[in-house]
Amino acid sequence: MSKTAFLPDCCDAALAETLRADLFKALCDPVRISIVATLAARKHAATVSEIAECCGVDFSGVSRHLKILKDANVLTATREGRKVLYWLDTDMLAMTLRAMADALQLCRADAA
Amino acid sequence: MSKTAFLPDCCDAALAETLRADLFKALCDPVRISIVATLAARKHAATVSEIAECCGVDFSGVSRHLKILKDANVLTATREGRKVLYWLDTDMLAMTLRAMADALQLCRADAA
DNA sequence: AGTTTATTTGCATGTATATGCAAATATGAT
DNA sequence: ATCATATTTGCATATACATGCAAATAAACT
Repeated sequence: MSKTAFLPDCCDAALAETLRADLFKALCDPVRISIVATLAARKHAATVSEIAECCGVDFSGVSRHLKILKDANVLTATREGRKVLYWLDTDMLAMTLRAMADALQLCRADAA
Repeated sequence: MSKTAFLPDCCDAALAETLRADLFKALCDPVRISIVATLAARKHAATVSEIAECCGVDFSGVSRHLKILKDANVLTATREGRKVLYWLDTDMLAMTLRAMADALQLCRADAA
């Protein structure tokens, strides 16, 4: 069903969609990886200041990194008083990574 | 065992190592994602020129992208006559992505 | 040796990104 | 209203990156 001549590029086109460059872009910075790792190791959400302690960067920079991760749907945020709480959507991210792995191998299985 | 006070940062430190920013960096460019998708959809290796057809970039640029992917261990290459063949180590990449997913969720399970 | 084909590399350029500091905004407390 | 705390944003700067073109290298063929 998948090896038809009518859909020669369907697999790599779909794969290119699954392998979202924008997600990788959000995760390609060492400080942002630190942030993700820090949040993954916490059960509860953390404030910008708390997160900033974990990476040797000014909190203004951390705030910007958090926005990038939030825009990539890696993190979620809510304001609580004057603090803003960020947390990692661990299952979502894990699922996305596994979906990429699956898509890669599925695509190879279909390869002509 | 994992919730000891003696190893407060062990989980996120290990996680930060598993979530290799350099791999994400290699995959954060849309042209490189096209290349990976193109190679994933092929059973056999491809030359630089063949790969260059799939992305609207000069082949010199493609050559550079291929080097970046090779340096990140996403691709492997061998010279064959005057051509250079590149291929995707699909299982390796899929395994790496799944290891990241596992590490994320394991880390949360350990979270204090 | 010279010619053709395939890939890589040097160079110049434009664009994007990370960073720190200071100023601005937002909320809460006195 | 004023002040203190928490976060975001504007600005300037330095660095990294992608790109195209042309030149250089590598290998096969005549």
